[in-house]
Amino acid sequence: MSRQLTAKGHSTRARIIEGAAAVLRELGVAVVTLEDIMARTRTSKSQLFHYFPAGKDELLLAVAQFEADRVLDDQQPHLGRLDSWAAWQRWRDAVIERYEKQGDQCPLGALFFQVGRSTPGARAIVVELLRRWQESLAEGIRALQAAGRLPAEVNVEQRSAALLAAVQGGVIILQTTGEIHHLRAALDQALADLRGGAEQRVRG
Amino acid sequence: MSRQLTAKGHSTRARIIEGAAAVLRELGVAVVTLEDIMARTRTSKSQLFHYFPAGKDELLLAVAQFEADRVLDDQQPHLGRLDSWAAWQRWRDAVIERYEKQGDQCPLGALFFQVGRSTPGARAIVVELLRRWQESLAEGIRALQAAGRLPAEVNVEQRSAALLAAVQGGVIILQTTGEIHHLRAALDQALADLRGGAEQRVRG
DNA sequence: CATAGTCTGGACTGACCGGTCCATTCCAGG
DNA sequence: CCTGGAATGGACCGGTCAGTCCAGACTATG
Repeated sequence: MSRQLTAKGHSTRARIIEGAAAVLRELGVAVVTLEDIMARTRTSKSQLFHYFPAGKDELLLAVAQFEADRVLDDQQPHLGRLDSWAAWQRWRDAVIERYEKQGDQCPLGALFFQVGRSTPGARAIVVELLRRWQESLAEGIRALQAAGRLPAEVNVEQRSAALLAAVQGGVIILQTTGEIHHLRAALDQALADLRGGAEQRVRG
Repeated sequence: MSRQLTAKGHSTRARIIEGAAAVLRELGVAVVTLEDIMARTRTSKSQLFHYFPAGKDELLLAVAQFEADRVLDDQQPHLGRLDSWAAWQRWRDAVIERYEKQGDQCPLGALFFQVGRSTPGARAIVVELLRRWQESLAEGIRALQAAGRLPAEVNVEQRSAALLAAVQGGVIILQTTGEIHHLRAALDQALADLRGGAEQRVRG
């Protein structure tokens, strides 16, 4: 990281990250070169190394963080307010829509596979993202419990972990096959089971 | 593909694929070079191009097919005989064990990201793998129905799709975080829900 | 307006790596 | 045992690309 950045510097740095993210989504991390990023962001090589002294890896890591932040942001405000079945449904719709739009581009997953194994930082970004994601889901389940819509015996930890896995699995299948069907099935089934289990308990 | 392969030729070709698969699992597809594969398999560059005339991509594709075949094989015989709850549990154990052993190496996923977007063949391999995988799960659910352990109204298609997504999600989380917890939670929850829904129906 | 530090341009380099080529050895069939 | 095709070894090539370097422009601050 550079020591001193002027306002102009900050905006250039941000422009590089956003442009790099865009070109990464289009071309894929395996193919992308610094030249591609330079062309897209209208910067020179010396600028790239000025703002990311450690080179390509540091830049890719910054892009990974940028993309990771977007993942949860794109699910708001629904993800942060899962206190009714209707809210869960809205969240489900938001997830479907977001990934339907994104299609088979996997900015974060691809980034992870590229930088991942080598750089510990990349793994940390993804781990933190998943942790916060699951925590939001767990919070939502607890909110349902608090509202009396789910029995207290529901295993929040296992439910939220399974829910997160369902989403991840649906997404990865979308990205490999191009079909959103599995994501939809996984989400609908998981929510139906969550609700079904509740009704079963409530009635019994 | 070469025209004529002697017995020796076949064994060398197989040796290359297996060695390449091993070194790919260790180093990751983004880093691996032909030199690495040559060193591991004790072959020369001319051999690589003799057996895979189209070069690195063709070799990686062959490795992808090799790995894809292993995925389902490793779940047998359980995956092919899901006709009782005990059988499903044995399958679940086999999956957990297989991926626990594999850890955070993702031979197939990584391969897909490398060759995937560019080569249509790679996507076809993964699509076919997922299709057969889900079909086996659907078959298992139908077997439970036939045995009277699940009501006929169970949506086989959605259940099997969600089940596949659960496994995939658990695996991808294992590979990014190194923790097998989510895979376990996803499988256990999915099976519990499948069974729970059944009991609910049977009792009601 | 002086100047020091930031910002930008772009030529250059050096290493790496996929792929080619030719020479040599091996081996199966006649 | 001859011979043609398969199998192998390894030198060499050419392109690519991350990273370096220096020169010059811009700008904030005193």
